[in-house]
Amino acid sequence: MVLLENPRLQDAEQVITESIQAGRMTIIVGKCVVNYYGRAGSVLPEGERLIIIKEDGSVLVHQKDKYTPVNYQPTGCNVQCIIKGDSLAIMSQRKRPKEVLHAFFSSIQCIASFELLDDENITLVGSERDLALQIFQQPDMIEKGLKITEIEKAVSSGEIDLFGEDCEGKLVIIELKRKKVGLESVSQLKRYTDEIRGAYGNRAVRGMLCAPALTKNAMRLLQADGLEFIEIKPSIMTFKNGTMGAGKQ
Amino acid sequence: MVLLENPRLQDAEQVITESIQAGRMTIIVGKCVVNYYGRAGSVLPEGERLIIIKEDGSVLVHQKDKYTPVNYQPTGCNVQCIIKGDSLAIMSQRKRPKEVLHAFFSSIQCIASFELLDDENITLVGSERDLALQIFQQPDMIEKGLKITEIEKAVSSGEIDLFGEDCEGKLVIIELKRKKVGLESVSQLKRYTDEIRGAYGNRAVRGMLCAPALTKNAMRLLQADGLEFIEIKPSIMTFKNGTMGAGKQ
DNA sequence: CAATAGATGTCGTTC
DNA sequence: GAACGACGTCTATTG
Repeated sequence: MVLLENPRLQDAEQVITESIQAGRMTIIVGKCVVNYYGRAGSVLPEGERLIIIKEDGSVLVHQKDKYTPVNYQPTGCNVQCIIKGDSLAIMSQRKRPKEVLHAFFSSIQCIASFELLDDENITLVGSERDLALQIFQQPDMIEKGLKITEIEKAVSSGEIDLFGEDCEGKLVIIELKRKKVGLESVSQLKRYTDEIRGAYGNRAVRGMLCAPALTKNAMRLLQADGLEFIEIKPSIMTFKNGTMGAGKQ
Repeated sequence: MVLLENPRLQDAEQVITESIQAGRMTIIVGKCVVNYYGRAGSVLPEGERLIIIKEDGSVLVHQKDKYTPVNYQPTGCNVQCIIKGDSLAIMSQRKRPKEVLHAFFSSIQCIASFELLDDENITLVGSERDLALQIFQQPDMIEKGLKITEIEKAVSSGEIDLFGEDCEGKLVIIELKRKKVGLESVSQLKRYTDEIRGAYGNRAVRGMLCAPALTKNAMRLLQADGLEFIEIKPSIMTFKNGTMGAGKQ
């Protein structure tokens, strides 16, 4: 751990450069201008921000509020720190797509350089994938007699979440969502049913949108398209009395 | 600026609590377990991470790599810091939706508390909005004789990016994208053209997907649906010799 | 508050 | 690397 408070820019340059080269995480708090050019372009006039440089080359520029960084570079960038004139420049670039982010610090409140030992991965419960597996195990929760034969069935118009047939032998296409859905999901399901109807011309095809809820316009569109809405409870409900509480409480 | 290196948890508790209450940004680097429950649920076993607490209640838990925080709370949460047993707990909650994030620190490498003076907003160029305005000004860049009458025209199946008519009096619906598009955008355009055809039964309707490129399957679907692809250069190209370079270089 | 769609989306997965 | 879709997406905008 290296901590510097109100460092001179020359000292900052050395510490930051060492930190980057050592693959440590680097934090800079200070007054800066940030320019970006690549898929889009941006200018952020001078103000105080927090910048985080990670070992994988990702760079985050955070303002005082918001979840989202105001400027950033994603994983895989090359980051450098040099003195340019009377400011300290953090320059990050990537090749594909060609993108550059430049931050110019006129003053620095604080620098921290440290290593994060962490071999653990997050376990997340309640994703759409969990829901799909649950339905695959117990298709009766959707409809009695339903058989699921494929998960993530790849077709040319996309990937069908769940594919199978009902008790009458009609093909069933399920588009699954873990939260309230809008028009987009109806379109998605429509794409799949259209294609499958074309491919299995002789078979009846049912399209089911399985979600906790859907918007009014989405319901109208769904019905106009001859599709079905199946209300499902998000699987996280069953998690409530489950794994949560692991770790110290 | 308050900086603590390897603080005792009791000292950390006091500094963090003061920092949160004063509306300052708070950074904690240390070994922690993180649990989350809300729209989904997650458990992150013990490891070293960086946690950022912002004045608006947003909380970011960052691991050593990746652009994205491994755990978080968005804007508008209530954050508290207390000692629980032999660990220091950061607890963040929100009401709608009901969500909680708990981080339990067993040791802390460093704490920083500071204020970020920043009245500036980012100016971003090259968004879809910019492109839409450009086309609205010069519809000929899409097709000679094209007239755009509405931007973001709200219909029941969504919002049409650009709406107008061509030199032959056919209605034109444009779906605009700033980057290469896939199936989803074709579906989006199809939704709009279907609705407009229904609403203006006596008028010919053309659907145009304007984008730099589209995937092979998207092209097939587009053609099957009787829609058109118009290749456009992303407007950021024109920015290259423009505003970039503001600020110090 | 609901609805809708964009984002420098990022990320994982599969081909 | 391209394609496809999920994401605890978040965020802005509009009704």
